[in-house]
Amino acid sequence: MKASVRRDAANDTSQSIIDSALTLMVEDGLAGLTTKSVSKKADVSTAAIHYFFETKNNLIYSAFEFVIKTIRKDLLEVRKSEADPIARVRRSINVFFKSGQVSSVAAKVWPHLWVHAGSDVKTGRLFKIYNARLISNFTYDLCKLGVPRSRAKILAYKLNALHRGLWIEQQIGAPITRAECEVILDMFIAEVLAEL
Amino acid sequence: MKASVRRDAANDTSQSIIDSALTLMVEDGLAGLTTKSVSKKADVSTAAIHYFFETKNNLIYSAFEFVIKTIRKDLLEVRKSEADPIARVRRSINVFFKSGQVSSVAAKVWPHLWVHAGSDVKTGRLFKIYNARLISNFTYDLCKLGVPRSRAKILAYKLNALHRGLWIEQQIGAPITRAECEVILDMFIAEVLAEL
DNA sequence: CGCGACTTACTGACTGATTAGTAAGCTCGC
DNA sequence: GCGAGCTTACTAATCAGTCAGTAAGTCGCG
Repeated sequence: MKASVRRDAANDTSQSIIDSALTLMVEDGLAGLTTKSVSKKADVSTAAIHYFFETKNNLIYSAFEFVIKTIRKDLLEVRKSEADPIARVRRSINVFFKSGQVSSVAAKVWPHLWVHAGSDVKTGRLFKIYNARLISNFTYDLCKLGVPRSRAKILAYKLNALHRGLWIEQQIGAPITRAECEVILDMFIAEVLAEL
Repeated sequence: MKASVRRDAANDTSQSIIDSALTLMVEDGLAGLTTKSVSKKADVSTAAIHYFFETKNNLIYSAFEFVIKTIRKDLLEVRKSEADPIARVRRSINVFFKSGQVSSVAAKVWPHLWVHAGSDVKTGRLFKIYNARLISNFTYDLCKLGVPRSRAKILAYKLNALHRGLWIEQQIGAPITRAECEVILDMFIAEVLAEL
């Protein structure tokens, strides 16, 4: 039970605390996230949480930061390895829907982030910055296709809304299939191309 | 402080408890929702909450139920007073974006509902039923326009995703204007009509 | 190399505040 | 005078956060 053996790196421990917090968040919601439950899942003492994160709120923020950094990294990789605008958009969207990678938990954390961003200023800022970059990237890709700048921005908003809405539909709404999501996202691309 | 004056109906009190719970939910999140804070805001004792709702979880569920019932009522009214499919869809979507009516708070509660639906089975069921009806209504309207049934369902999913995604964008993401939302929703309708 | 000084990474035991929930009783309108 | 609609007063549990202590590792210096 106890982690009587010292871990080789503090990074391991603090990361396992973050992982545990995210898992519990998905399972029971933020209300069920206590220092006790997190420490139990991470197999450390509650004091360890305060040692690394000082406060519980800090831990929650760090956990969200980790999720956003992870997805930003994946997104950046797509942009680096792919130059074609359409493929970029398509593969970027796939990042949000893929599961099992890094941590399937991270993907389910989104609505918690939205909720927390609504009441916590710091998390709100984090999300807004992330979101602005996402829109900026999409806008850039659409411009490359030949769409005028102002129109591209609107379409980027639309794309953002679409993938987020589909995520909700898939996770907690209708039993919509991955294939149906794909059809809808393809419709978007076809519509953009038809505009040109 | 104390509600020394007896209220004329228990309904008033229980409704004010629900209103307070929803307000606090939006302000501080579910984590900041305690029997104490709710009772303070509703200007009753904490015991009153247990008198009407038995448990805190029951109160939360009842609050969500109220929100969904309220929006269902608004939606139903639109459907009753409007026969034209396009106008119906347009006005239904407007219900989600209008604020200040009934309680602007209710509109901001959505992400909390999504989160709670993910971990609480009962709330999950509530949301799924509501969502299924919404999709069903949209599908019906689209069929009336002449869209084939299977295609109409896909389009209904898309519409649902769009309005929800736009809601998130508007509330916690980019500073997207109401007018821009309208443009995007109009695009949807134009696309549907172009299909015919 | 080697040993004392210091740092990092924790633990277990604790605390004061807060929590959801209860039990018993008061009070108003009928 | 009785029942619906509360309140005051309480409890047991749980909460975030603190603190002293310690094993293990690192570093400077002779």
